Amino acid sequence: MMTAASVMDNSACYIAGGPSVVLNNSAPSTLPAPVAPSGQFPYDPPDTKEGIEELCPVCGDKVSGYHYGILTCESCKGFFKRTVQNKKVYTCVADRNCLIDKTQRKRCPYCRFQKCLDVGMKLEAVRPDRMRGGRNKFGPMYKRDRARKLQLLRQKQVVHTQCLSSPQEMGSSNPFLPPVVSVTTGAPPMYSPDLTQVKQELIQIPHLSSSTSSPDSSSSLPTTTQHHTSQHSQLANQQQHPSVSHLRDLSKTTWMTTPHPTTSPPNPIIHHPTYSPKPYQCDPGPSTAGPVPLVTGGSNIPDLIREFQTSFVDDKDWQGHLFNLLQSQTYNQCEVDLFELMCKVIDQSLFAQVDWARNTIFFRDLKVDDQMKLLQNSWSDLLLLDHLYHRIHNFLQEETILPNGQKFDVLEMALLGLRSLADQFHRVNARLQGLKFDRVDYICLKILILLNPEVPLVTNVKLIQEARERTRQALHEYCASFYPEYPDKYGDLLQTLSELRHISTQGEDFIYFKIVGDNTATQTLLTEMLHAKKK
DNA sequence: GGTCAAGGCCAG
DNA sequence: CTGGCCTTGACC
Repeated sequence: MMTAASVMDNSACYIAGGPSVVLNNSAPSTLPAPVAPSGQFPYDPPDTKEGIEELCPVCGDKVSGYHYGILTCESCKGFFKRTVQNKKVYTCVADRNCLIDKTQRKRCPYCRFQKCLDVGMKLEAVRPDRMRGGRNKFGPMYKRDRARKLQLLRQKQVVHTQCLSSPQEMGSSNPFLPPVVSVTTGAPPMYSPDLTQVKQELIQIPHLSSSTSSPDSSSSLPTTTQHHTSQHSQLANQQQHPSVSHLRDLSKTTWMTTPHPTTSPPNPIIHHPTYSPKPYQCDPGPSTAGPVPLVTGGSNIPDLIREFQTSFVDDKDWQGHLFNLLQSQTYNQCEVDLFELMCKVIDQSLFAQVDWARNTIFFRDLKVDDQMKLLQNSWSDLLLLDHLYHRIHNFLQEETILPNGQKFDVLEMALLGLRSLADQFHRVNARLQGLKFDRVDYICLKILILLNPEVPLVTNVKLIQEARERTRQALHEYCASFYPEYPDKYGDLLQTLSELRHISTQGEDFIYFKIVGDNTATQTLLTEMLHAKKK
């Protein structure tokens, strides 16, 4: 039985579908520990002629080719096949975090199979009819993956050659390389997908409901494999996933009192050839949006704003969470469905939003029903504002290159998939920059977006109205005392809220019809938020 | 006809 | 049950 604690109390990432992966720094890595020469990052593909002579991501043995979606060794291929074909259900006698390497892979089939799923082996690649030979739908994917690996290898060789010939130019741009489209300052490095432990724990929960399914092609899964999906991925998904309606059923005590860390612990750094993290610079950085007052020391900062600050996630953790998730979802995967990935990331950000909101003054005093209604009403605006803020202050980029080489459109995610809203987004972005939009403004606007007394059917309108009024006053005072040169700043900030709403509404409609209109869509927090708005 | 990722076989 | 080797067959 899922509990509020299991849902809200972990910084682990719920992955809506397919083999879920969870970042947890405390988990002992079961990946083969790559021994990197000094000066190299771990997980660089070995310099081999094909770049394919890698180690099996499950056990570290020699890879024999692509099997069930990824490059694995012959034994893990066979193990995975037998497990799925014979619908085996294993149990772990230990803590479901057994080390899986070449010498110990036979010891715990439970953890081995779990790791197979974690690293991306695909249940649907096992044929229900056991037909031999031929090709499956993954053929083109394998081909693209090979091409990508080869390209990366060549890029590396070019860089290596240039570094050897002119070390002083190491930092300069390389005309042979594509532009690095990745997060720059403010983003943490991509992290190692040390993923197995938390998922394994979640997977072990024995009860299985049939209300949801894995979005990872589960609807088209052959019957022989569906059993396994149920036993593993689906179960993991459901148990980790708190829908809003689930929250309704949670005991108030658990929902309101369990401490919930909002950020993941740092994970070991992983290097990706196209990913070039720069040292994180704290907010405000060389921002175009003006100074950010020291909220902790300044005497002119309204007390209420100080209080708001306590529930806010550190800026770098916000991006850390985002890029951790993108990393963990694509590491070792040949190719992922980018729309599906976007939905997963949005879904995760909704969890973070719930987490933030329920620790926020005023909001935390509301009944759960009111809390849900407010969040259902505001989530997309909040998401959009997050992206605007991190774009202006923390160099959040529009796109990033995933570990598997695919390009992920970060801005499109903020627009809920509707790229055509980018111009409107940029206009609001420019407007906020012109207003010297700072962290305090951001915090206050988030509260104002969240605490909307006009949301239908909320019961404690009085509290929401009062809280909103106090927040407006605090922001007004703040603007007046810190930005006297912008006499209209306060009013202009409030005006951007309606622009945000205009954008987010279109995005919501788009994503609603794209995923909810599809009856096979998995029930996630995102779909539930979308449904709630349409009711 | 070659490739290679499926499934099958079988000694250990 | 494991895992190395074999067979198969769609795709190029």
